[in-house]
Parts: sequence; C-alpha cells; structure tokens
Amino acid sequence: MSCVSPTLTETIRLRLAEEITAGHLTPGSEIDESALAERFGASRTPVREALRELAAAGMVEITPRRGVRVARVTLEELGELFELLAETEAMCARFATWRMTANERFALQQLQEEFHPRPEEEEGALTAYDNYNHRFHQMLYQGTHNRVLAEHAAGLRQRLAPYRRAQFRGDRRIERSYAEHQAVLERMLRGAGEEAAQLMRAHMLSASASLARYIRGLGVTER
Amino acid sequence: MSCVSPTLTETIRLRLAEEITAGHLTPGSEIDESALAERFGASRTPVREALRELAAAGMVEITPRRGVRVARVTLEELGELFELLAETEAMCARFATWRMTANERFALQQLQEEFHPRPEEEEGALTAYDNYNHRFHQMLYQGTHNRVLAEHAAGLRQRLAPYRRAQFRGDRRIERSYAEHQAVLERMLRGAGEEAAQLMRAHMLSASASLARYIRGLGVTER
DNA sequence: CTCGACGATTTTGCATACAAAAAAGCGTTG
DNA sequence: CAACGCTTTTTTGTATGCAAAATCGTCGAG
Repeated sequence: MSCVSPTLTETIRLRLAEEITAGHLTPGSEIDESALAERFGASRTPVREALRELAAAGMVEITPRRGVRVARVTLEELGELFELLAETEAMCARFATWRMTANERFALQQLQEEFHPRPEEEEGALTAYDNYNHRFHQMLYQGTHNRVLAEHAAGLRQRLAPYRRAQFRGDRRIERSYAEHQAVLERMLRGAGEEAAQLMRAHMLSASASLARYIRGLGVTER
Repeated sequence: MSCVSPTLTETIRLRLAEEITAGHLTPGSEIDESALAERFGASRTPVREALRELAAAGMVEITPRRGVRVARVTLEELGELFELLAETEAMCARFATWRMTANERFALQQLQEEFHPRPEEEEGALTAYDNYNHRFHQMLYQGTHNRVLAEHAAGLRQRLAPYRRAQFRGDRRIERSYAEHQAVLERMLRGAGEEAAQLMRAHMLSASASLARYIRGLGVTER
C-alpha cells in the first residue's frame, strides 16, 4: 500500500476523510477548493481529485458548477444506512463465525476481555470506546475472509462515522454496547452463526435507535 | 440529474463506464490518459478526474505513478464478489417482499410474464435476456424502498458486468435463470420473504458456479 | 546468452493559466 | 421598500506546461 511516495492527492484524500469522520468538517458545510489547496500548500488539481474520490465514497457531495459540501445525510438516508449496515454486519458475524481461524478467534476474545468500559462521564471514555469498538468490528470484517465484503462493510461504517459519537451519548450506551458485543462474541465462539448474526443486527439497530433519540432530542429538522 | 450542461468529466465517466461494462474495454487492459483525452477531444484533466471516480467505484485500478488499467478481478475476488452480491440480493428480496407496493408487485409480475426466454443459440437471445435480467433485479432493488441499499446492490452488480455474458453461456443457463426468477417471484408474491431470500441466494450462487465453470473451461490462470 | 547499468522516451503528478458559469453587489425603477 | 437588470467578483471547469518518476532500449560486462 504505502509505496515510497504517496501522491499528494492520496494524502489530501486521507486527511480530508479523517477530518470528516472526526467531525472537524461538519456535514453540510461548504468546501472551497482554493481554500483547501492553500491550506495544504498544494494546487487545486490534487484537491479536486481527492474530492472526486471522496464523492464516490459518499463522504462529500458535488453539484456541478455549484461546489462541494460535506455530505449531509438526511434522516431518511441515515435510517437506510443503518439498516444496510445492520444487515451487513450481521452477514459479517455469520461468515466470521464459520471462517475465523483459531488465532483470529483468540485475538477477538482477548480484545473483548481486556477492554473495560468506563462510565461515559469520564474524560476520554468515549474515545477509548470508539477505539475498541472500531477494532472489534474491524476484526470481525477480517474474520469473514472475504475482502470485498470487509471493504464494503468498512466503507459503510466510515460513512456513518461523523455521527457515531452521538450514538453513545446518554442511556449508558457504552456499557450496553459492550454487553451486546459480549453476547455476539459468545454465540460466535459457540459456532452459532445465525444467532450471532441476529444479535449483531439487534446491536446495530439499538445503536441506530439511540442515535435517532439523540437527534430528535436536538430537534433537528428533516432537511 | 441531467442539468443543462453535463460536465466533461461526467460525460467521460459515463462513456468509460459503459465501455467497460459492455466489455469494449477488457479487464486488465491498460488505459492511457493522453490517448483517452485525444479520443474524447478533451484534455487530460477531465479524463483523470473521471478515472479517479471510476477507481473509487472499483471499475478501474490506479497504481500511483504506474498508470491505470481496467479492473481485473482475480478468481478469488470474483468469488468474494459473487458471495457478497448473493447475500445482498437475498437481502433485497427479503426487504422487497415486505415492502413492495401493489403497483411494484404488479409491474414485476408483468415483466416476468411478458418475457419469454429464447434458446441461447438464437441471435440476440443473450442480449434480450440481459435486458430483462437487469430490469428484474433493478425492480427488486427499488422494491426495498431503501435507496442506499439499492445503490449498493446496483454498484456491486455493475462491478460484475464485464463478466456477466459469460454467466449465461451453455448449460441452458438462460432458461434456468428465468425459472429461478420465477421461483423467487412466487415466494415474494406469497409474502414468504425468507424463502425468497434463500432462493435468490441460490440463484446468484448458481450463476456464480456457471461462470466459474466457464472460466475454468477457458483455462484462465489464477492471476 | 543473460544480466545489469545507463541514457532516452514516455507517462504520470502537479502547478498554473484561462474561460465560463454562479454568486454577489449595486444602482435603477415600479 | 421590493424587484429587476446590469456589472463585478468569485468559483468552478478545462487546458496547457513542466518536472519527476517509470519504462524502454541500447550497450557492455560477465
């Protein structure tokens, strides 16, 4: 992957993706090519190329001759995305149950056991959970031994990244989420793929519900 | 969608995508930016942007400083893609069973009844089937009433497009495929979503198997 | 004859330049 | 004061130019 010289386009793309997923560039905000170019000390050309790629991944929206903005998913889309992600993750859980090697199984179990969720009030608890959560799902993706699937799942997950911190606000979601992971993992270790899938779907949908509650609480309008 | 002036980048992207899916640009063949630019009477800039977008969609592969080539999926990837597509289509069938409107149901049924598969030896039989097949699946995608899912499914399907003609070679695959559609449709009309999904998965996997046989028959090497 | 080094050529990556379309002012008019 | 038309400014889309990297070809050594 990382050859000797990563191209400028590539670095810019990664940086932008990072800033979007981290929430530094908020959904809906407009992006000025020249401003970005200046910020990166580059010309508009690589910036434009990077933006095109991000657009194809659904992270930004380009309307011809009118500019680029960070993708803002409507509430409807958000629900659809979650539905698809839930099904996809369930699929991953099912395949992973059947196909993970002993090593992979062990590593996943270890990750789960070594992590201890802290109460959300605590400083950095959310970031720590975010980290663990990411690794948990990523290991599942790897465990499917289907790279195309793994990439797709990761892509979907990334698309929801700007909203994920909101998924763990209130409701003791962190602890609950961890417990749900535990439940999925148990089924997987037991070889119960269908059950694991079912639980994973429920896990994602409960995250979705939590996010929905949070958004409604903010009084966000439909568009 | 089609504003007054489609940008050059957009037109080039569409043309290239078409040529790739139609098989005019064969997988693995190298693409020369300047040559393309000349062919389209444009400069390299829009060509490059179009290629970046196609790369993000998985239709071409870009290796930095080494050029662009039409994506060639390895046998392994092909299998993985089919597996993912099979699961995704099954998902679509399940959702569509629950969510299609009466109109959508009717239209799908009509499409199925009006089409009559012709023996593959006949001139144009394959193209005709291709057409019908595309519409059948597309209507299913719409029937899920989940645009994100529909787009994803269509994207996956398109990625396999360069290989699809081979899926219907020999074995009376056209007739069998039609019959499999019939079986799926029956379950859907009966409201049996799970069964429909199961049959759809089987349908996709039998297409995959057929393609695999065809490829092995050609003696294609692993890479 | 094979292999490797070195220069010539091609091709990509990026910067700059220019043209056309939107957007923003701005004065005029109803 | 709102609305319209015109000009000015900004911003995007495309073309061109240049430099670095990669590829190709040639030649010489082993």
